[in-house]
Amino acid sequence: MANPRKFSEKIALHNQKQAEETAAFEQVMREVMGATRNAQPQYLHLSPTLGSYRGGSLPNVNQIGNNSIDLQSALTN
Amino acid sequence: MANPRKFSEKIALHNQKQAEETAAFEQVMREVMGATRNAQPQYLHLSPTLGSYRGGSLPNVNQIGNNSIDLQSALTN
Amino acid sequence: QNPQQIAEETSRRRELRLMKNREAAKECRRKKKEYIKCLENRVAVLENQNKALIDELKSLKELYCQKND
Amino acid sequence: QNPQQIAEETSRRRELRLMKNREAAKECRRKKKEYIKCLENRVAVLENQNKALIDELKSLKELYCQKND
DNA sequence: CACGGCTGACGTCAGCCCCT
DNA sequence: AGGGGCTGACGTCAGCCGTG
Repeated sequence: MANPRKFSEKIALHNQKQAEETAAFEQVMREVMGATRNAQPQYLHLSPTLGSYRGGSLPNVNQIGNNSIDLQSALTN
Repeated sequence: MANPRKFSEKIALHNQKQAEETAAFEQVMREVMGATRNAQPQYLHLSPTLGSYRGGSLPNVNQIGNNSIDLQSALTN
Repeated sequence: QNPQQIAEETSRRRELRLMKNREAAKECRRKKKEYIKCLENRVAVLENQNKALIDELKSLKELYCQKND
Repeated sequence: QNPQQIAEETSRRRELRLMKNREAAKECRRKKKEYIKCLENRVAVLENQNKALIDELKSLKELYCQKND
C-alpha cells in the first residue's frame, strides 16, 4: 500500500504529498512573513517564493519538457 | 552539462547536491539550536535530526533495499 | 475439428495477445518516463522550498538574536 | 580471399558486437534502476529536512512572538 | 482458481556524442 | 571523419497480483 506497483498510483501519491507539503510550506512562509512584517517593513523584498513553479492545480507532469527548463529558471532566479 | 546523458553523472550530481544541502541544513539547525538553547534549556529534546539517514560518506544508493525501509522508519520517528 | 482451423485459431489468439502486450508495453514505458519526470520535478520543488526555508530560518534567527541585545 | 572466410568473419564481428551491446544494455538498465532509487531516496531525505525546517521555523516564530510581549 | 492487466528483465536496432 | 560507448525505444517472455 505504501509502495504501489502501478506507476499511476506512484505519481498520484507523489502529487498528493507535494500538494500537502506545498500548502504547509506556503502557510508557514506566510505566517513568518506576517510575524516579521512589523519588524522590518522596508526589507520586504517580496520575491515570489517559487515553491510551486506554476499556477496549475497539480504539477501536471505531462506538460514538462526535456529537463524542466522552467524549474531551472526558477532555480537561477 | 546541466543534464548529462550518462546515469553515473546524474547520480554523481544528485549526490553532490544532496551532500551540500545536507551540510547547509545541519549547519542551520545547529545554529538555531545554539541560539535558542539559552532561552529554553529544559525543552531540549535532542531528537536526531534524521537529515541523512546513515553514517556513510555519501548516500550510497546501492545499499538501499526495496522501498527504503530505513527512511520510512525515519519518517515515523 | 479440422486441425487446420485449430492451428489457425491458436495462431490468431497468440497474435492478438502479442498485440495487446505490445501496446501495454508502450503505455508502461510512457508511464515510467512520466514517473521519472515527476520525481525529478519533485526534487527540484523540494530543493527550492528547502533553500527558501533555510533563508527564512537564517533571517528569523538573526532577528531573534538581535532582540536579545 | 575466400568468400567463405569473409562471411564467417562478418558473422563473428556481428556476434561480438551483439554480445558487447547485450552486456552494455544490462549495465545500463542497472544504472537506470539505481538512478531511480537515488531520486526516491533524495525525495525522502528532502521531505525529512523540509518537515524539520518547518517545525524549527514554527518554534522559532513562537519564540520570536513571545519576545514581543 | 483461472484470467487478464502491468510491470521487470532481456535482446536487438537506431541514434547521439565523445574520443582519437 | 569514423568507431565505440551509452542510452532511447521496441517487441517478447516471464511473473505478480487484483478481479471475476
